[in-house]
Amino acid sequence: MGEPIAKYDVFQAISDPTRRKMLRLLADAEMPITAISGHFPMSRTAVSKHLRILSEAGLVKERRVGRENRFRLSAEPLRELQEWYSYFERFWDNKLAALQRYVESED
Amino acid sequence: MGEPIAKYDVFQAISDPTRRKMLRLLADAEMPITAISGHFPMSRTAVSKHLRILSEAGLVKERRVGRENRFRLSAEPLRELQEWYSYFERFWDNKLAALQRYVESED
DNA sequence: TTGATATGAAACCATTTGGTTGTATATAAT
DNA sequence: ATTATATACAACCAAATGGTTTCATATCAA
Repeated sequence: MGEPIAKYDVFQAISDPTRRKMLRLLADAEMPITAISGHFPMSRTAVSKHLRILSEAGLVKERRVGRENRFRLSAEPLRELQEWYSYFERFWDNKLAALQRYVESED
Repeated sequence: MGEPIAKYDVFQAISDPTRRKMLRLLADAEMPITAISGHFPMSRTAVSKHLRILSEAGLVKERRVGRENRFRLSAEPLRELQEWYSYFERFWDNKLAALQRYVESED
């Protein structure tokens, strides 16, 4: 059959400030859970759960290296976010954004 | 003092699919709660609660007209979403978006 | 004035969310 | 072989979320 229905979509995944910070953190470096955990005032388990949610939304990829589980950003699903809000851009008269979409949509 | 701390931010407000649909609905017309309610398979009270959340996030404005409470979109807070998202645009090599930000940031 | 309409507000409920601690297991280092 | 490290997994918990129903109140229409 098709794709398994993902429990978490992008909108839900980024609704939590901790997870938004995680995405920023993982944008520039691949990191194992313990290292990531050092950046947040919560247990490693809690961090792990957030990463699981981000993973289900496709926003991070994991790779097993020895006993470590290294995570890195996978930004592509964020495009859905852009698609959604682009509908509203006309309300702040963003001419250049409109132009950009127009130019890039001709394929 | 400054602004009262808003309970709901934009990210949380749009994390719910019902609320995202509401914003679309209110983009083109100002509507009272009962009319809005007709578009969703839930009680008027539930709709009202969603509108309250959108209101706290600044995404809708309400105006009392007689016994009606009319809502309309207030898209401006979505800029925050755009700002956040723009950080990640470099990951899909979006030259035009970069150009756009560059041009629009010179004020 | 009497009734219908539009909304607000309170109480309640099940599920989800974001966190915890404790235990188990695989891998790496001494 | 033993110990330390990195993670997973299960159980638990309080608070938030998304919904309901019931009742009160303000306004409009006949």
